Amino acid sequence: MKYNPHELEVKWQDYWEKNRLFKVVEDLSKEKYYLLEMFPYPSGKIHIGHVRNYTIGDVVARFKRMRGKNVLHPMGWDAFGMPAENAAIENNTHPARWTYDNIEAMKLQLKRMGFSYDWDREFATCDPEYYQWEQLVFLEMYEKGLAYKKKTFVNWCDKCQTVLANEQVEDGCCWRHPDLEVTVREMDSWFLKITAYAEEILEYCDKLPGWPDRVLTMQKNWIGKSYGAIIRFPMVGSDEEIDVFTTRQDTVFGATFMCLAPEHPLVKQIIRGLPQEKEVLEFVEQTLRMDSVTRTADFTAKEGAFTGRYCLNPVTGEEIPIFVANFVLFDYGTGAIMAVPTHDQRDFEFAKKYGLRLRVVIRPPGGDLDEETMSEAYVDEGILVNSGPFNGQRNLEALDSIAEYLGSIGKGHKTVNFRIRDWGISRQRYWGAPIPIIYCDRCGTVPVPKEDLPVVLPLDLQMRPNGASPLPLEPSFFKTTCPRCMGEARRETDTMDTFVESSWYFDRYACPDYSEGPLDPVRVDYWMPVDQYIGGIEHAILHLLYSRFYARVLRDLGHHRVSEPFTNLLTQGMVCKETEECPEHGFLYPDQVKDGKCILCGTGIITGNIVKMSKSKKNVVDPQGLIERYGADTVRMFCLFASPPDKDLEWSDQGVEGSYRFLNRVWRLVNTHIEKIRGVRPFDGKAALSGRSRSLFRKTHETIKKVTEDIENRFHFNTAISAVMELINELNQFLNSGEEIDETDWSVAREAVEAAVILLFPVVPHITEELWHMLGHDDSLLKVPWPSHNESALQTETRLIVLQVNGKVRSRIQVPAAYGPKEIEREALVDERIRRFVGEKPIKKVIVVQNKLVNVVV
RNA sequence: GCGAGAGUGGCGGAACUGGUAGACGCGCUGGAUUUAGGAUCCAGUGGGAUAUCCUGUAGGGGUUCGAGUCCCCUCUCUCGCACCA
Repeated sequence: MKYNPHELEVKWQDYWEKNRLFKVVEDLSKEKYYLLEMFPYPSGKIHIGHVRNYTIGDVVARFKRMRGKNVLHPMGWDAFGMPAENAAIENNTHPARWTYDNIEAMKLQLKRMGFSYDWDREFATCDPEYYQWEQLVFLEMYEKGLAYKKKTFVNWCDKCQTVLANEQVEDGCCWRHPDLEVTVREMDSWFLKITAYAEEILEYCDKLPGWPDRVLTMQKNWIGKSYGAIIRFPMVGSDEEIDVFTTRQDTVFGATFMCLAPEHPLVKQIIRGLPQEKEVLEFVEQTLRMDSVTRTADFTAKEGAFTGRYCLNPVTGEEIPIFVANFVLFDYGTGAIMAVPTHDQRDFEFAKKYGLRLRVVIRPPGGDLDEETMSEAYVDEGILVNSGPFNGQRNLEALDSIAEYLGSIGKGHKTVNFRIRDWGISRQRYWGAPIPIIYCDRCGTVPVPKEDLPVVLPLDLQMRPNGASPLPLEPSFFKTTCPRCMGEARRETDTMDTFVESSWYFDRYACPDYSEGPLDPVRVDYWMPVDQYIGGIEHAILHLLYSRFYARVLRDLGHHRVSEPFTNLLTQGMVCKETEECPEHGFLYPDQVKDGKCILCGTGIITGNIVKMSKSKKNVVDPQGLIERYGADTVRMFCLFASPPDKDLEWSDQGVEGSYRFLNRVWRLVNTHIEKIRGVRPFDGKAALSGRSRSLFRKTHETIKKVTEDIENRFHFNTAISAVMELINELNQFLNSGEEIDETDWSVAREAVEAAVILLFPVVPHITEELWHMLGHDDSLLKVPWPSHNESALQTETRLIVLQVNGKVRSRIQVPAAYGPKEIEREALVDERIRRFVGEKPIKKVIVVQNKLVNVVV
């Protein structure tokens, strides 16, 4: 019988679905295991990255199930977002229609891959039944001051026509549009107070041993905690004081000027009416107009403008000029710095450019510095000089006492500063969850009463061709009455960042039908936290940081009890492929290349680097086509076999072919011998074996051990698969050698076949179900417990000992397993080849490693 | 610039705590089968000389009886951060 993947895969998918084998309910008698893969945006088609991600997850889910765990393995849709709006405009349809159609299509594809999801828990984040709870939580956060509105400088992406959070800006560009730099706008925006949890989120980074270090490092850097001081500089000619943040209060005696960020609100205030006013304003405007890449680039010179005002250095009492400077970040610290040109390279360059004073306050140990001749700032450790009472101290040791001194004179205090900013969630978009707020001319900002939730996103709107949200132009949506005074009022027309939805969807999977509140405490308590989370590294900061924040918010609002949502995190590598480029037609899809030539013009193509598959480079393979050609099992197997999950996977058509051949080999092996195998029971390990069957028996149990360990401890599916390949190879030799096979041999063979089928099941569930059935079993492999190896099967009568002379392998001998070190050494020294290599040289030392090797040192 | 990770055949990758380097797969070579091709099966496959060795895990040095694995230096690549005061 020929291996027909298509037919048998669909058959088993129907079987699983009809028998509801992936359905899971809470069961206190079993240990729970919550396995989650990052849910997809419903773009309409699964891509190969999804296939890899979800295959890895499916193997673990099926494996854990067979290991007796109660496995929650859900799937749903991250369904709000821009692409739906764009597609709707392009195709003259509606984002909702487009989204739900896409969900249908992708769901079919996921089912065709044979993934073991409990589809009863499915939801889309654009369902009002989902986002109504998000709105409720927003109101609860508003009550606690964790959600607030402020007018501030925000990142604006022109293509998205919306504001972005800091986390969504990469290299100064929108994370969705790497070619378009974001611009700065001053706008009213809603923020979630992630800074209130910065300390806890940071601290817990060290309590997540199941996370990759690099993700934690990235999060730590993003949070950016630093220890320093706030120092107050009194203004000359007014009662105002300017606060600066510094980590280098040891250099305060050397602060000879001050710089403000161009956005700093004090700037406009202090220059009012001065001759410098116009020039400074021009400089500010010019700087703010610059895109952030240019503004913060290395090669951008440090520039500024003198405000005409002075303040007092609080420790020297000296008047120092106040500048506005392009390199000072409004976002960090207080948006103002004390400049110490002698000990900070940026300040040094600035001082040189504008001819400002320098004063050395740290000298190198055993050396000296001269303001006149120094050509760069001295940033290393040293001894304090020109620093009043602190002269002679080591600078780092004086950090605390200088901070205390500042406190004693009322001019500062020690502090901790974070780089992370609050999460801006306002989006000027249509296809998102409405922010449940009403603005009333009399009552101001009024939250929508909880009983009026949800604020439903109206679906009967016409998309606007320019891409802007229709909500602010839609009276039926924004016109409302104020809940307080019942007067005319206007709804908030911004929607929430879609990362809000993805910050708690995993909680909702535990109780998708709960209608009393966002989360059912009982069921969430059973399932959360997620035991294993699997997804792309690209969310190292964005989604994973927001989710850690949101978990704490939900905890403190009393919705659940966990702090960390994901106990273990696996970040899978990208799927890569070489690009193919025609000099005439640019990048080509794989099917536009034939025999190394462009099918459009026949020109020879240029093969490019192996890079992440992307539509823009056209180096993509379509999973649908692969499924049609080879079946889902082959695709699943190749995704796992080509490399370990955390590394990048290089796509290879020949590699796929190899996986397909292997499945065919397994298929043929069972089919060829099915009559004989069905006639015996699997070997029970009781009778004594010898020779070939003993060896096959051992191999079977070695394989069980290896595959179990590889999946359980390391997620190394590639080596697990190769171990089963070895078993299949040995089995093939065993059955096809031409030697006689007796009844016992057949039963050993049957045990080996069944082991291979079971061990392969999580990887290639369809073909193995079929083979299992052919072997005479009625039940699904899903109900078969994972095998454990037989320790006595692993034992050998003899051991291979490697013999070395001076560390080089010279011979190998078999010795009885019972031999101790003395006997092994004796055998080694009489070995003919060893004697030849030792020759007449005196033996200095013999090292015996039990069961492994002997090294003779001469 | 700072931080993290990596560098192993023609290719993807094995080698888990220092102990046979190259498992498994792809590709390639030879053979069998076949009208032919494909598929399948058997044998071989790091390099160099050759019937017994030499050499080999980016390069150099070190520790050790023994190093792909540990330590130091250099190079290359990938990723992250990058005027953070």
